[in-house]
Amino acid sequence: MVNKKEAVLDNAFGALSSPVRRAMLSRLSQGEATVSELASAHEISLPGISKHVRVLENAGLIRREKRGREYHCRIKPAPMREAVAWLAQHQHFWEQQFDALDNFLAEGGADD
Amino acid sequence: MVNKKEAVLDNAFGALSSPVRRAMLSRLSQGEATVSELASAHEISLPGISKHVRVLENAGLIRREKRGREYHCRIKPAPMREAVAWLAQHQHFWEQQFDALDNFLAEGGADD
DNA sequence: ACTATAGTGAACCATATGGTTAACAAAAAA
DNA sequence: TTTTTTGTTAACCATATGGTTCACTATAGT
Repeated sequence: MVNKKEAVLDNAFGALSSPVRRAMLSRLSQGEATVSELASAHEISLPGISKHVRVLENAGLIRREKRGREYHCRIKPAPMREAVAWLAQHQHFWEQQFDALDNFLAEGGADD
Repeated sequence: MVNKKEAVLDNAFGALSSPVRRAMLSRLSQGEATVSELASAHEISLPGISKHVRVLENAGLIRREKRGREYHCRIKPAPMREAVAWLAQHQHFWEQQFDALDNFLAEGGADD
């Protein structure tokens, strides 16, 4: 193991980099859903959806549980915690930058 | 434009999904650095490093400025703000899950 | 004027990603 | 029991990603 936490973040941020998967997480943040329910919001074939669900599962962001013939998905928060923690750790510095940007813009600087 | 903010998030999270690029951002959060300085922390060829820097730049996360023969890089916080905002927007729900997980673990549940 | 340094760009390669269709398994419904 | 529904797996394709080497430009140093 070189660094397990790094890999967790790789997978978490990687999973978050797709709008389809972010939409799935948004949906799941409002409660459990089946794969078909997750699919209904997108114009992607079911196997395609299944792959996205698998990515989220492999990233540890969700859990998939077979119940009857349906697969019910729900959020598994632990790795998201890592992602939030990473951002929070750097947010202090970013906020300084935010402040500097705000000041710059307030003084009429170009936005870029 | 289907949804510009979505694309910003795609690129921001995508850039964050690489440990090399996260390390670069960590370094830059402590202050400006040249491409060579960013490279010194990794065993990757300079063209390889250049590509990572370009990814960060295209994601809008950093700015690259030529000064003499060196390229100085510094963090550009705006898109990071979007990423933080997205996570924050969902964090409420995740925190509920965190609490549920904490309770579950406190009751001796298996961690998985 | 020559040489060394910082960094880019192009071409190339291997692997990963994101989608498809087709075939299948298991559970539910008729 | 037959049929429908849910979802998976496998095979395939196109494009993207992450690395390399080689050639090059531009600036700095000698």
